[in-house]
Amino acid sequence: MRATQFFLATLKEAPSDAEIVSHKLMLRAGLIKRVAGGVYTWMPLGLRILRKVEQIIREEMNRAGAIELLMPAVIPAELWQETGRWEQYGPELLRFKDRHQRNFVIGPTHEEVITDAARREIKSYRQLPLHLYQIQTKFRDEIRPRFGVMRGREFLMKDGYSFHANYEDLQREYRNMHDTYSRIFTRLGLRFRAVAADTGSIGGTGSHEFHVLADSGEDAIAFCPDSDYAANVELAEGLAPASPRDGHTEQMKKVATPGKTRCEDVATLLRLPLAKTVKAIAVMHDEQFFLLLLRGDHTLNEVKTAKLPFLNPFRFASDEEVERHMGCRPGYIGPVGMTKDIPIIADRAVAQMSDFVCGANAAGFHLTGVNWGRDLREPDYVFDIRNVVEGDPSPDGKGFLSICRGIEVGHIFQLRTKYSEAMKATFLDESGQPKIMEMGCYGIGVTRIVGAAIEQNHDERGIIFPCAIAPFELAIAPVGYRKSQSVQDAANRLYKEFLATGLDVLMDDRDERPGVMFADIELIGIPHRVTIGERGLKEGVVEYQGRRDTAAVKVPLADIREYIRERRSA
RNA sequence: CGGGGUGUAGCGCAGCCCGGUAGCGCGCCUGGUUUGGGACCAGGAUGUCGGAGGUUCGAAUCCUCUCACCCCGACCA
Repeated sequence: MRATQFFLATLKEAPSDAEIVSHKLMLRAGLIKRVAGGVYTWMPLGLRILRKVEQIIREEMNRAGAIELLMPAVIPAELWQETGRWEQYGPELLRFKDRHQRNFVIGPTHEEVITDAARREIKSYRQLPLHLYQIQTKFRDEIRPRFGVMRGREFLMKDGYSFHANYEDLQREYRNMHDTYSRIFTRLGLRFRAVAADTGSIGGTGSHEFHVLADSGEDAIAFCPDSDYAANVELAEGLAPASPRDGHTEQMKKVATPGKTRCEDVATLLRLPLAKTVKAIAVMHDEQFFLLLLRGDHTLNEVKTAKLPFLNPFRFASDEEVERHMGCRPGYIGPVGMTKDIPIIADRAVAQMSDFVCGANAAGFHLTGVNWGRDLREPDYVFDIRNVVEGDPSPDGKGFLSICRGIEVGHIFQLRTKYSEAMKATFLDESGQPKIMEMGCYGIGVTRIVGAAIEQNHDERGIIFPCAIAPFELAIAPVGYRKSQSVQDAANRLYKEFLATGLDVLMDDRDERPGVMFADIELIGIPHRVTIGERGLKEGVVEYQGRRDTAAVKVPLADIREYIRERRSA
């Protein structure tokens, strides 16, 4: 592609509404343009990237035996009513009426449509298994779209759905997809990790998320460097401390802690480690009041907490409710002196503590030297309700956990029969008996991958695209293209030769000054650059610089094609 | 949804407190000089000052209402 025949729209300054690097760089590089909150136009340069990502996904899905189809973005409400999601889904589901006042939705996901297709087409176990997928635009009316393409409302997604005669076969396909996803992200050139995940609202049993590792990621991942354990922190189990509870050495004392409502402040005031404090969190389930206890340096895991049967669902108590049940303002509440009608749920770590500090249920006071059994009754329940932290023992018993951050770009689920049952997707088995199909579903956020790739690969000069998804693999920068016939000739000849070898090459024939060309080529993240200048040509050399290199190297003109070939395969 | 903030040229911003009919940098157009890391000189074009209403002789500026966008908040006892 010649730059003069293409459409480059780079910006020196990023629009002020962009917050994270990938968003700023995508705007500056002219990859996307905002049209509405969370809705973007993919400009020609950006579209090239998106298409490359799509193509890799498509090739690997096909290789894994899945078959591509395309479902509509607009879905009649009846299908969603059939599974009950019309009522359940909430305002994230964009609904509208057509001219006949019939209800429709813009699909945020396609379980209903695919299950409807499957039940119409599949009659016999002989037609199973079947895995259908599409790459299609979805719409989710996010509360707060942000981070550009990373949390947009409209986005491109690969979603696949598999149908099976039995659970064993679903598990086989699930493993197949686990492998396929690993191949896809490897081919995309991204550092990623597959982690065990919470199944969330979609339901089902097994589930893994695929995360692109990046410090700016929204999700925290717990993993064990000494084993293959990896899980979303929402799921990672916090084990009980191995050592038994220490014996108490202190007497309980009431100390004044005026204005110190946070555990950090209390620990600082009393010159105690944060891990000696206990924070009490008041929650409600219907009209029942509960007290949750966490060590001061730990944080509540709401996903785990919501799974406790007597707390599902729960909400945080209001200040007014705290005062009514505890007789004390929030900030100084604690478990000592609680009557039996307020159940105390302690995290495993709290149950092991001795001589700890907690609120005194009197404004401006905390208690020190508190001990279970002596100063208050043993906790009514002990559960794992906290987020694991760096250094916690790995749940697989093989070392200690590290925490890193990731961007979720893929998610695979064993749906089982949630949708097939609701929609009566049955088939006849070998004995002629009707059975409900087992289902799996597998998603990849195509647009989000572009953002995540940039989030993971950039520097102060711009984007550093992995070769596999770079809009162009190589750029030719001729210095003085219009002035020097020898430069122009050499550049044109090289351009044609590279094209002939199947390279995606951008020929910068804009007649810009070198600084402008270099800055643009670096900003948009082209991995390889060849600079041709009159000076070099006289010596028979051109210059090569890789996007991550700090300086250019001279390469004889005659060797440049071979040189690039080696660099690409390196 | 709650709290905060911002809307002025394609992009980044100033002007607003203290009303007098809009400016800077980048980009864009023309001409010239330049040509190995975002050139220089000269000339030029571009705004219903987010929208509606009000106050006033006069509103980007003051008041009311609206819309859009951004940030923070769902670990707080």
